Amino acid sequence: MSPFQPFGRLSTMASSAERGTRERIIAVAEESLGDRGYHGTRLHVIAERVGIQKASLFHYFASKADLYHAVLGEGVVESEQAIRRVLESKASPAEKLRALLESYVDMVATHPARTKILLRQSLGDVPNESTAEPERLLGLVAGFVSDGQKAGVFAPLDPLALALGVIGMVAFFFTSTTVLAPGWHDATDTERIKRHVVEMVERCLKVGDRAKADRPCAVRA
Amino acid sequence: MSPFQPFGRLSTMASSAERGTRERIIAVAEESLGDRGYHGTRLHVIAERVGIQKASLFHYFASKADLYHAVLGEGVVESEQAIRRVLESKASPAEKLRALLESYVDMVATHPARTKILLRQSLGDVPNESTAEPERLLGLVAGFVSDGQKAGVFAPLDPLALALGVIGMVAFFFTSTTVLAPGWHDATDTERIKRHVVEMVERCLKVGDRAKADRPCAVRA
DNA sequence: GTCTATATAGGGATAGAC
DNA sequence: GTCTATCCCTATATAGAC
Repeated sequence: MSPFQPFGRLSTMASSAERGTRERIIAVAEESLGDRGYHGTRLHVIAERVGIQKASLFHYFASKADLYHAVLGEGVVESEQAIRRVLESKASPAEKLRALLESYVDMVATHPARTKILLRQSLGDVPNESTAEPERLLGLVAGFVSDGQKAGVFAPLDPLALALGVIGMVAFFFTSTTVLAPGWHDATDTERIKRHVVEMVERCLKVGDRAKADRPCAVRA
Repeated sequence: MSPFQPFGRLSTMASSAERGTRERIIAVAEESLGDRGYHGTRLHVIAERVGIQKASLFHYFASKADLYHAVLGEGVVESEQAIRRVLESKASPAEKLRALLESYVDMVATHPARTKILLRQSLGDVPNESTAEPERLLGLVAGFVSDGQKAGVFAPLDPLALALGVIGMVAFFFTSTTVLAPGWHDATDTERIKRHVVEMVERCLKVGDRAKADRPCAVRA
């Protein structure tokens, strides 16, 4: 669940209380980092919400930046797992495409804070000058699209630009409606958004101008 | 150029130095607000870059938040002008669509900082709880798409979702490549991005499956 | 492992001379 | 209109008792 914790974790684990507290801190921090950004996040607020004193945070994390990176870790790992699960399945390219999109929308819907952090990260909102690593996941997806195009299943269109665009589109869409178009969607509208995104991308890649009919069950995340 | 300045501006204008300084402050602030966000922006840095003392900023702006809003103003006004210019032209819907997209991409390309601020705004990165006003401009564009759909020129697709998606896609695209895919585009690649975006949206609205051939010169921003 | 108390620094904002 | 100097608050981080 938390692959980014130090190796010594298992051996030095003290009480179950410690583990729980650490994870609650991360959860609360994720929320705040998404809503307020790194610079806008106040440690004393996190402590307050967790129900501990501010000083106690420093027992679990060496610094604010340390806590930030702990939060980042989880999201990346889980996303990569979801992507690989789809790509390594035995579905058709069109099915995989659909599954990737739905899985991504699901992720955004279930982890809005994580999505906001991604957006903020792309804006350079990171501790100091710790450059956000060039995304490996991006290449994974772009490669899949590229392969499909070579095979003639997808229409030509810059794969990297498409992938980036979709990420931005969905992320902005979710986060912005709260502010720019309040009431447009609520928690139950995820399926609607999913359909919208799938429809858009399929039109862009001209999927199913003949193949759309035979679409069985897609891989789920 | 700066429609948000107080009315008394013309009569109280003292020296040309004052005007120049105020505008330079705004320009520098826009840069910083884009790069570091509201909370990450440091007034002393702005002052330093402008070449004045921090205290002098307060001669022009009552507070940091005040400065922030001054920066916001310009962008909104200019964008609205650009949109109206296109929509009120005598072009075909397909041409207007293309012009809107190109004009938007141009805006993002020429004002990257402004775009970042928009993204940050959608994330709620604003002074305190000054809610970002529900975008009027959004309705303008969505209405245009909707009209085109009723007229049968554009394929059915939620107009508001499309508009939001495009905004997010382009914005994220520009700002993120710097971080996530460095070297993917440079300043001269704007045309390439423009073509990409236009192509995507046209496929989504199924423009030009027959009309794409007769496309004269589009309205420029 | 959690607390209280405090160190240290930095940032927004003001006072008042020039 | 710009400066120097400073106030005041808040935020991160540390010290050390329990």
